[in-house]
Amino acid sequence: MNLGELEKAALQFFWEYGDADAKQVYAYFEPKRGGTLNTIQSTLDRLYKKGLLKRHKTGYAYVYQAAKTKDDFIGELFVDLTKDFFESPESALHAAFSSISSSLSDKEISELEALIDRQRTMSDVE
Amino acid sequence: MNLGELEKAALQFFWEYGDADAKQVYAYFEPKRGGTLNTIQSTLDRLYKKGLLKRHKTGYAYVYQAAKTKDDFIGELFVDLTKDFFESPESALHAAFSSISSSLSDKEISELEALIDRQRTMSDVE
DNA sequence: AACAAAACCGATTGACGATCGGTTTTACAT
DNA sequence: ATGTAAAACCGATCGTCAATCGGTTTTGTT
Repeated sequence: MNLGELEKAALQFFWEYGDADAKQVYAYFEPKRGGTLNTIQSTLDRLYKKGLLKRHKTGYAYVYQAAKTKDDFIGELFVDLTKDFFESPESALHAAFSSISSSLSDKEISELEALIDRQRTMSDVE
Repeated sequence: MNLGELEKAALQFFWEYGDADAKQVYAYFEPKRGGTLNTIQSTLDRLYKKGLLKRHKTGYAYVYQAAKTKDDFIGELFVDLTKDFFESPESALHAAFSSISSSLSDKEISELEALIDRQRTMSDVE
């Protein structure tokens, strides 16, 4: 899954501001980058066809919304782009973690630990 | 940083088998996918210009090698592709982790924990 | 210097995101 | 039901970039 610049910006928009139709998205982007409403429309349509946005007709227009949470999206993106290099997403995560961890603060490490504890608890229960 | 199919396969080759010149890489790929030596050469050159391979002349040919470890590469890739969505690589890592962690086994969770402990120890020392 | 081997160059192709003009469809009001 | 305005939809173009490979130039070796 490869995303263009505008596609990424649009996704980010939906995670920040929630639902919107093309016109609203255009109103947001026009001051920043110009372009036409048509461009926004086809970009949203592309994201819809990629499964990254959901939509439903409301009056004249489609109202779009993010199809998945930002976290899930990042998770899937990570899996997608590491699958060519690692056997499993877990080993890829392990690799990314050990590469990045050297820059983590104590606080961030503690947060990760808490996250892991929570995960461990869940797998105990199930 | 966007990589093509052959570029990714070539990188993986170097991580698996170490140094090689274009001819050796070609010998490896030709049975799998055909193509010409020229294609391999320009692909390696592209990876070199992207900073993903190092090279030095040995006799007639360049001998290439991976410029960074697989883990570092994945780490950088991760940072690169999350920077459009997250303030910091750490929060992106957090997000990816919580999205993926639900599928982790106890063993894998333990490994991550060990990794974190090691990291904590290092930041205590430094 | 001659030769062979590889690097280098340039052109072409195929994907794909971005762009936008023009046409068709459609929701809504009358 | 019909006209109208709004948005969807279509199709063409452009730019970028990976992949491809023939042909030329450079270069290491003998």
